[in-house]
Amino acid sequence: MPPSRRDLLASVHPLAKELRRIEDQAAADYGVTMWQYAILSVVSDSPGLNQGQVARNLQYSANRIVADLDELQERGLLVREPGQDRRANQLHVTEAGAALQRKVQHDVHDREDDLLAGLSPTRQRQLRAALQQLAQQMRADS
Amino acid sequence: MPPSRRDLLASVHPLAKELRRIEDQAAADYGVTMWQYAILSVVSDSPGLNQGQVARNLQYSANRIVADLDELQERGLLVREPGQDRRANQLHVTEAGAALQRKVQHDVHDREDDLLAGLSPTRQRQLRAALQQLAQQMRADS
DNA sequence: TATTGTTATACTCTATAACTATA
DNA sequence: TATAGTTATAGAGTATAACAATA
Repeated sequence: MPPSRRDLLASVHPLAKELRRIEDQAAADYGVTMWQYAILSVVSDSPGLNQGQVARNLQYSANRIVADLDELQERGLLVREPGQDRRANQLHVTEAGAALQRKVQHDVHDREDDLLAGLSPTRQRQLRAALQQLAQQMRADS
Repeated sequence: MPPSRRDLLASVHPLAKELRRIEDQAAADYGVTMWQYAILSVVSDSPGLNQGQVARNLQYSANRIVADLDELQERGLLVREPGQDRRANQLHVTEAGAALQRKVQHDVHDREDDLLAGLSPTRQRQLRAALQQLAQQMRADS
């Protein structure tokens, strides 16, 4: 009898939950939510995206992003700018927004390093590479 | 400048979401919820556990498991049996419950194989091993 | 007619606390 | 006093659909 194979979700679920806890806490330490931090990260990487594009990139929803953007804009961390297509808002982070994003990300990466410390550097690279390939593949499928 | 490192959650979140969708659908095809299927899996592997132990094992919550167990028991898939400690219920799956669990799991594994098909067998093994090690480590930490 | 952003609504999930019965 | 199970409730998170403005 083969050793009973366990569902992948049985190991991915705890990891996702812990990573989410890490991001929740790191973001909260700087006064934003995890999703607001995620929005700042995507818009920092790709300035000029519109709201729908950011929502899809994050697998977030187009209606919930509205209130997050309202708050980020109100706090001067991000701006909505009109483009040629006057329906769509081009999003850009401010200097303050970029600085906050970098601080949160630094904390997140430190805590991720602690979490993965039990794996050899090689194993860590393999894990990150496999996860990124799968994520990219799923983005292409959808 | 190093290539901007992305948060682990950015690749784990889509994977967790897709795996959850797979389990939701596979379980629904057999008339149970994802959590009910997960409960059947744990109790099949470790008969005699009590409710709190199963909840902790799944990172589920001790109150929500009650209604799930009610329904599983009502449908003859699982039984609560009194033990020496008359507060605690010893859980056991019935033959029907074990059969249903195996069918759902078979479907889940087939769909997981499709999802991972883009990785070489070696990469798949590395990924599974790393994820299991991390999950085990997080269980030990908590 | 389709798309972007927005708003409203309902539904699910989750966390918390209290209660009982046993220990 | 502490623990297992149960129940109730409130809050957060989520999905869905409708609407106005623009293309």
